Amino acid sequence: MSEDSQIQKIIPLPTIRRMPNYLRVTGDFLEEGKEWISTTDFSDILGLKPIQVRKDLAFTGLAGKPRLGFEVPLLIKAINDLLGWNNSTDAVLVGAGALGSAIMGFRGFAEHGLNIVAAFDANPALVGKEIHGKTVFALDKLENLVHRMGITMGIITVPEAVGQETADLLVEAGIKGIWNFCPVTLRVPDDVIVQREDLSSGLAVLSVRLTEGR
Amino acid sequence: MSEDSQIQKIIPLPTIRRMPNYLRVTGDFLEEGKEWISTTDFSDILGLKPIQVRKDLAFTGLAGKPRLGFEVPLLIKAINDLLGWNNSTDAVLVGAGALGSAIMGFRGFAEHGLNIVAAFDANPALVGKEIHGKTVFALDKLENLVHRMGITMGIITVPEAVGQETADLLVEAGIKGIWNFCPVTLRVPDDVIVQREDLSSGLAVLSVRLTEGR
DNA sequence: CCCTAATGGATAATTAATTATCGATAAAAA
DNA sequence: TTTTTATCGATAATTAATTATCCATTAGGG
Repeated sequence: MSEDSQIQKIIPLPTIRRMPNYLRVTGDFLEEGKEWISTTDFSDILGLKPIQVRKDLAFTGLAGKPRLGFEVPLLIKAINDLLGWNNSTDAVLVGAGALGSAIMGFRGFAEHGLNIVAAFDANPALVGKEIHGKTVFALDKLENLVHRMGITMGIITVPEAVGQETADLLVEAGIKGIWNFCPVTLRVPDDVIVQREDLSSGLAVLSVRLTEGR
Repeated sequence: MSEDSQIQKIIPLPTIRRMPNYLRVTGDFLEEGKEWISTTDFSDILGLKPIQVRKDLAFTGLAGKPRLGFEVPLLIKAINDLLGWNNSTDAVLVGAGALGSAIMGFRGFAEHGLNIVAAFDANPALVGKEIHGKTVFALDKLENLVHRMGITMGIITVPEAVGQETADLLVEAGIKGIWNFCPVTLRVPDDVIVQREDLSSGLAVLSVRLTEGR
């Protein structure tokens, strides 16, 4: 087996980041009853260069048709497959404050195969409450629930000061992927993946662009 | 004047994105009473390669001292200058829902020179209320307030369906920089800068990394 | 005062990502 | 049926970002 089947190329991170946009636009086309969507459509709507769109979509493995583009339903399935969004992932959220609540209330995640099954918080005043249909539990219930339900993903929305200990708790419980909204660099074992979401970096980019104008 | 003063090199976007991290770590050092901070300190704490840190910090224009690093107070000032975070920027926020509230409540922004002076929402039930000390106004009050206070930055945290019209409203009012948390690609005039924050793209990266394991 | 070792800074090499070029294809028009 | 043209897909060129190498500097130890 040297050069037979398709070589599983590694997908560039920027390409992965753009995929949800392609998915959203294609979904809009589906709702509008359109059957085909082309590179040109994407580049017009998303403000990207056509070449970049074509390169990105090549990673789906789909073949487009000249003058028509791609079949809308097939493309949606292909992108969801590529992102692993066809099979739903269960997750727990730690930190049921303002940001945690906002994330729990974001309807979009359900379409992205993310199912937040429960929230946890150190604040006794929050324990037992329901936020967007999810119950808030005490932290000492976390390990049991994660184990019992075989949950692999954890979302951290706690204050900076307790970010690392929260990560330790999740790792201890068996979590393999952490979506971290806490502005710290977490130390975790090699087999645990951390995706950090950083609002400050976005603000930094905006600030610089506003002052130096690019 | 051909090669006299320092050439104002353009700062790479990834470097700008990392700057808030350097700022945070340096701030911690200041609180701990340390006078110096080195590339090695940063790379240990942030999990970056020393070479990258050195290259990034070079853009501050500061000269480091071998075996000691950089002077903590000077570095903080230099990074804040570079990001334009020493002089505070006033901003308005449109969309006082869950996400908008979370952003208004994030204490960190004040340290980053961002001052959200007021919130606006189309929902009459929210108008007049106070969220984290900020009053929520009706949308028709926006233009007047923005003009009167000379506000240049707008934050969009409205649902997807009304993202574009919200942007139009802000542009009409004279806003020059938009921090957009709404999952749409906004169409704005060339002189208006849009920085889009996209939670889905982060989730996409995490999903792919979890399934293909890099 | 001299030696050692850690670190900064400049330059070069490598890798990753974007952008360009061009021939092939197939729908739509003539 | 033939021609036209928009779009795809492969390959190549360019640009951006990261990583490596090497020398200069200087605090700290002997």
